[in-house]
Amino acid sequence: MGRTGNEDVTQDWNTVMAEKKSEEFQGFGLDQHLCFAIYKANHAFNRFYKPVMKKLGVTYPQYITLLALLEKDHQRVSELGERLFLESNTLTPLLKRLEEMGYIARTRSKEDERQVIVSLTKEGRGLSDGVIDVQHCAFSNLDVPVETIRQLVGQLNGIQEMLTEAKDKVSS
Amino acid sequence: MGRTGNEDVTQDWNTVMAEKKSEEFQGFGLDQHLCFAIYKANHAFNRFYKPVMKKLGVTYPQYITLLALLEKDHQRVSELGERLFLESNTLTPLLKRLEEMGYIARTRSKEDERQVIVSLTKEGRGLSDGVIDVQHCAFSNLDVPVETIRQLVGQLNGIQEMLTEAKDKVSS
DNA sequence: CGTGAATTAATCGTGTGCGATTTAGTTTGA
DNA sequence: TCAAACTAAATCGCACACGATTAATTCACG
Repeated sequence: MGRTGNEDVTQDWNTVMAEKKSEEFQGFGLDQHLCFAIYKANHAFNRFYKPVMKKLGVTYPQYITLLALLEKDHQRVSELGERLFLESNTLTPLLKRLEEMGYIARTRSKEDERQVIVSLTKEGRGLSDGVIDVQHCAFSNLDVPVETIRQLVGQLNGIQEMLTEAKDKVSS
Repeated sequence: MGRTGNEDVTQDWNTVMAEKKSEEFQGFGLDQHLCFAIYKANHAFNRFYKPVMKKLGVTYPQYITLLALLEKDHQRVSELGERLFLESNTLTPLLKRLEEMGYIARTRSKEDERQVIVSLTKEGRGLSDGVIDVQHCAFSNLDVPVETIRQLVGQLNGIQEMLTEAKDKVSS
């Protein structure tokens, strides 16, 4: 990731902030916050996907979870959680719902009875076609070149990593 | 936003998808989904801001709400909701909590008793310094040029708008 | 061996987020 | 004028999200 230009950049920011502070919040709008842009985009995806996924009978987080399982089956709860940035307090009830719907199976590991292995059922694996349709539907409405999407994904992942690192650093 | 190259782009996508479908989900990972990148970045901001905002005693959505009020005071609930993409079912309890904390006041409009006007208290207005500190803290950990952030915000807003439009179109 | 530390899920409480409905207040029109 | 249509906010039920705790199992070290 490198430290290229960090000092200059925060210098700029400090200058900007000093100005803002003196002009009583003028022009310091919500719309200039990266966090708000991400918050909005996330909402928009959520709301856009919702009707599409009602056909599959799953929610957005359940959909993401199934994607993770289609990518790699037979994961432990904690393994899934690492991938999805969620913990057992969120995943356990979510997985129980997916189990009730018949998309996944939850079984205790034989080697270590503490671990719960999450696996797709035949019906769960059958979702991959529907998932691809969902993706197609989203993308065909986006009117953005594939390359731009790829680039955007890269930048967002970079920011996510920096924030995660920074949090770990700060909390020490 | 223009229609530039939409046909070519979806053509590309269809080609890609046809390939994917035949290669049993190989390489079609979570990490290539824009929605997942946004989901992760949003989580990261959430988690990053949480400890910082505990000092202010507010949650992330409450913080966003206060930002909207610092930008424009004395908004109706529905007005705030439009700005934040939330409705009264979410905002009402959130605002009641902010009211209990003493940051805002909720008063029925004299002209139209149906409307509730949300205003910052003196203590609420006093948060703007803390808010700026939060921003500074986030940014100084990001190591990304201001210009890149601005560009990213623009792209995300564009995508959000397209998704919102598309949803409205589809649901008709 | 055996007991305390560590690990893994599950559970609990609070706070969003949202579809659907309800309540209260306003406008409209026969 | 006054009931029906409309509007704004509140309420309800369910599903995340997460900090904190708990229960069950395994590991590590004396």
